[in-house]
Amino acid sequence: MEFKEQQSIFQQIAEHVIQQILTDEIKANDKLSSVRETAGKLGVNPNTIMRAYTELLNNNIIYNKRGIGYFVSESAKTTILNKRKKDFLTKDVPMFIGKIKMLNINKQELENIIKLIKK
Amino acid sequence: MEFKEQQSIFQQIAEHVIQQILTDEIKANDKLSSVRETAGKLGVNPNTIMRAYTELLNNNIIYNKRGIGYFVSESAKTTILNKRKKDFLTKDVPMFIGKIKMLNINKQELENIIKLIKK
Amino acid sequence: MEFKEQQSIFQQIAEHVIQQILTDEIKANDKLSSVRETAGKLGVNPNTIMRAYTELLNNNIIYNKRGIGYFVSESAKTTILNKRKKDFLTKDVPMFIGKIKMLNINKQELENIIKLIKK
Amino acid sequence: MEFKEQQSIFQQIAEHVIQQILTDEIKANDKLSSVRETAGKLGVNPNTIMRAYTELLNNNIIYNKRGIGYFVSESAKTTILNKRKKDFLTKDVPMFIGKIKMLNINKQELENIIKLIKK
DNA sequence: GTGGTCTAGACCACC
DNA sequence: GTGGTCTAGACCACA
Repeated sequence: MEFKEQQSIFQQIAEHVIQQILTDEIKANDKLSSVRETAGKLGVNPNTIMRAYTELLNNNIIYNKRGIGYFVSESAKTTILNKRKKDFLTKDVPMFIGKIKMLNINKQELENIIKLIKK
Repeated sequence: MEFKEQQSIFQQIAEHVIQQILTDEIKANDKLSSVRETAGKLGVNPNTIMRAYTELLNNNIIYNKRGIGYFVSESAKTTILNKRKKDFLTKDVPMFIGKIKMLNINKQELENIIKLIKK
Repeated sequence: MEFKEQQSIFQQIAEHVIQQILTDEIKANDKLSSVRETAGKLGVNPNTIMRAYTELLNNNIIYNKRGIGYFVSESAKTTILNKRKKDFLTKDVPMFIGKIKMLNINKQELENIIKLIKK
Repeated sequence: MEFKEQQSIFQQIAEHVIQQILTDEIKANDKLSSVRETAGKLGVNPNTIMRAYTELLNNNIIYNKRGIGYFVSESAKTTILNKRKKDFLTKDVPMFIGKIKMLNINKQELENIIKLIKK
């Protein structure tokens, strides 16, 4: 796994777990790979993994069994999708529309974009 | 002027200048308010203004007359719009479409969004 | 049996035994279910049961017959109740009063709480 | 400042800040002492302070100005008190009553406790 | 100066 | 074995 410069590593790791959940690579009640193991595999400090997992824990995407490990929450997928959808409708859509207006996108271009969207 | 937390202040200031150019509040060869004055008005460290102006300078949106001040470039508006349009088509549109697919936005929702876009 | 996250499992198991003693589900000189059996039943590591029983042993709530098992002490119930009562009066009551003051619980609310207590 | 063994240091530091807010030692929009300064003063690693402050940030008790520092939120005090009061009524009160019943506190003792509460 | 992130490595409680 | 906390020290972006 390679990391982008623009985002912190722990966020990218958290995001990666989320993607795995969304694509069913890991499912409800599956165990995440342990902090140390993940750290070794990604060539990253265990603290960094801890921070990523803590982030997911705070958002109820994973839970914790003492001395055993982290597990995907039953409701992880819906929790994630609900948040994403809300963000999309309240942030992305208005921003997208704002840009179209600001950039004076003409009719023809607009139609092309909408075609792409509908595909 | 109030600042959002998610973006650095100097970027927000640069963005603000760009918006003023796009809306013709300030036009080609107009002088920007001085670093010190702007800093005082916004309650911000002069270094921060400097950095915003440097950013604009590097993108050829403003130019500098030594000892006099910063001025809006002749080509500022087209420079900005070209870059924005390119970014919009190559980044925003694909990302927008990607999110629609990922979130399983259904037909009805999609139509509503497109209506908003067409307005 | 389900476990809370905030307290260690061995403590919850020990507490569970104590509750059984207090409610006379198990009485003086009754045999506790064996470490292995309990572990299997609760889906927990035998070490964890061991630790819970050791905890109870140290507090003279249970005793041990080598090769036979663990048994409820003659004085278990009174031992427990004495300790609990002392803790309640010296810790819980002062803390409860402290919180009432800190939170500015008003007269009406206070009366409601006292009604609940007296029931 | 001395730390107890039973609770993590970063939580005790966060709690200390909360106490300072509740007692008006620090008020809305006051700046907290910087991460490094606090770390030095308490003889603790800066990371530990960071973690305490991050905790408070997540609970909207403090906010953040880029490059400047952490500040007490306008609503910090009410946020804290609301949470505490809710916790008190939903957790402490039921537990307190539960203990009274479990311990067979007699009438006389109960009256004494209520007297203390009413003071 | 400020916070934010990360590493390396330690020690602890718990399972 | 697992996670949880902490230290010491580094480097970065930002004001």
